[in-house]
Amino acid sequence: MTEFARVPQLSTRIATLLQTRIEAETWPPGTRLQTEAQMMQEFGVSRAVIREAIAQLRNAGLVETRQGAGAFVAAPGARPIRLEPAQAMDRRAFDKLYELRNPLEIEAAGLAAQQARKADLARLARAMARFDAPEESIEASVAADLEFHHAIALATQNPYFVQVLAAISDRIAHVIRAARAGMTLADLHARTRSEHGAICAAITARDPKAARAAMRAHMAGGAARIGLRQRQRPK
Amino acid sequence: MTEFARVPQLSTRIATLLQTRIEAETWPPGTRLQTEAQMMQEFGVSRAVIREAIAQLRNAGLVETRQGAGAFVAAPGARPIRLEPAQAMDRRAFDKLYELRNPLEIEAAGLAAQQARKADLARLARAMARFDAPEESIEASVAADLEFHHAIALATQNPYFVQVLAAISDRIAHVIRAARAGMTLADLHARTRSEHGAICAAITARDPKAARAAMRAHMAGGAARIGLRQRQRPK
DNA sequence: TGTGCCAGATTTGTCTGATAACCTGACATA
DNA sequence: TATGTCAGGTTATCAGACAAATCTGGCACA
Repeated sequence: MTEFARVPQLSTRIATLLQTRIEAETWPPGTRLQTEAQMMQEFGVSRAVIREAIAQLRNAGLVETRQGAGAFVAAPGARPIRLEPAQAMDRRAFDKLYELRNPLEIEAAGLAAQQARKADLARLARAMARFDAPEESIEASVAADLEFHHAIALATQNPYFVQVLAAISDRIAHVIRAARAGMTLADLHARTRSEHGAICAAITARDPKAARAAMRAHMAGGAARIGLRQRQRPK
Repeated sequence: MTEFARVPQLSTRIATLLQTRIEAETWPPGTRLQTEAQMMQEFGVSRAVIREAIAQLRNAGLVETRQGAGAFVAAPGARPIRLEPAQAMDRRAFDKLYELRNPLEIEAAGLAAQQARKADLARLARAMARFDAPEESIEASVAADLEFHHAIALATQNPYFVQVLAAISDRIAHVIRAARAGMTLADLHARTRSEHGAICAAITARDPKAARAAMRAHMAGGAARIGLRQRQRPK
């Protein structure tokens, strides 16, 4: 359990070094960087380390490698957006993540009301239908909840909303599951169903303002139920 | 120019295979997976390929490796959130990204008004001060613009807002630069200064509602200037 | 019985050398 | 000019080895 000054791997150190060098020298996209052999000589390490360092940059989307050609600086647009995780998903990190999710869910509801196509509305209706039967477990309840929100994200026609919200849901799902463990299922089920129903109705009616308001209420309610100290919003 | 069925690297294929296996079998975090030697035998490839595949999973945050111990499934909270890029940052992708940025900037302004500390307000004031002198180049203008928005993100006290907004800005900055190339600098400068001033004043006055409204106007104005067909929002 | 320590086995990190697949540019040829 | 060929350079993969960190079991000792 030696958790002292943890020295990063050799390859990681070289990768960060290369990264700062790439960003600092502002090589235009497409620029070829040194060959592996040159880097071996420059840093005095074996090829395995160099290759692993370059692999890290490639996974981060900073460079692209082509066999026989070399490694090239990638276009900024080709780089994935990456949010480093909090050290631990503790209560504080959860709050912050929920704070980020809040405006996105609200905007997604509004966009969905404006952009949804027939197939999207059908998917939303299907997700709603899962609440007609009484829910039998926390697991199923949370799953149905996530499916509903995912359907809204899809209806925005914006893949970024889909990805961000899916990633956030993935992180906070188990916390929500844990928080709901002590609740009476029937009450939760009824409340969720009613709030989701309002959102669904507004989207189907293509009323963005109502959709945003309904989602805002839903998110605030959910936060309160989990025990989040939600800051008061100005009406 | 052989752009036919581009076969992914061996290591990538094995990495995705392992990933689906990890996610499907739902091994709890901390579970140790096979040793490199076992994988070599199972897949019939060299150790280099296995190591590179595992490196990909490690970079994606799915597993963690410890020398002498093995590779372990990482906790979901430890995984970075990752948004895969659009194939190309064309006009359509830009629109969608701007659509994502919109509610985040607005909410960030509101949160900043509630959460900003003295140092944050000072940084905001410094960013505003850069607009006092007449701007001499598009480059400097855009840089000052980004600095201002970054100061707001920092004032939210929420690292997720900081990261997401920084990443988005990074992607759309060069498009904005290009769009502003044809504008008269003086007009743009005056308009930006005035809008930023309103936002800054609202945050400093700790008025979240006004801050949101000012940022909403600023974002809409920017979108219009770039030529985005902004959808009409319900008041 | 319980605890601390040590030696050996196991596993990942790094090194070295070699071969295969691939790309690029130059050159000869028609 | 256009095209095919070839040589050299570069990355991808393979194979084998040693170093360093970790785990495991047994043993001495209190």
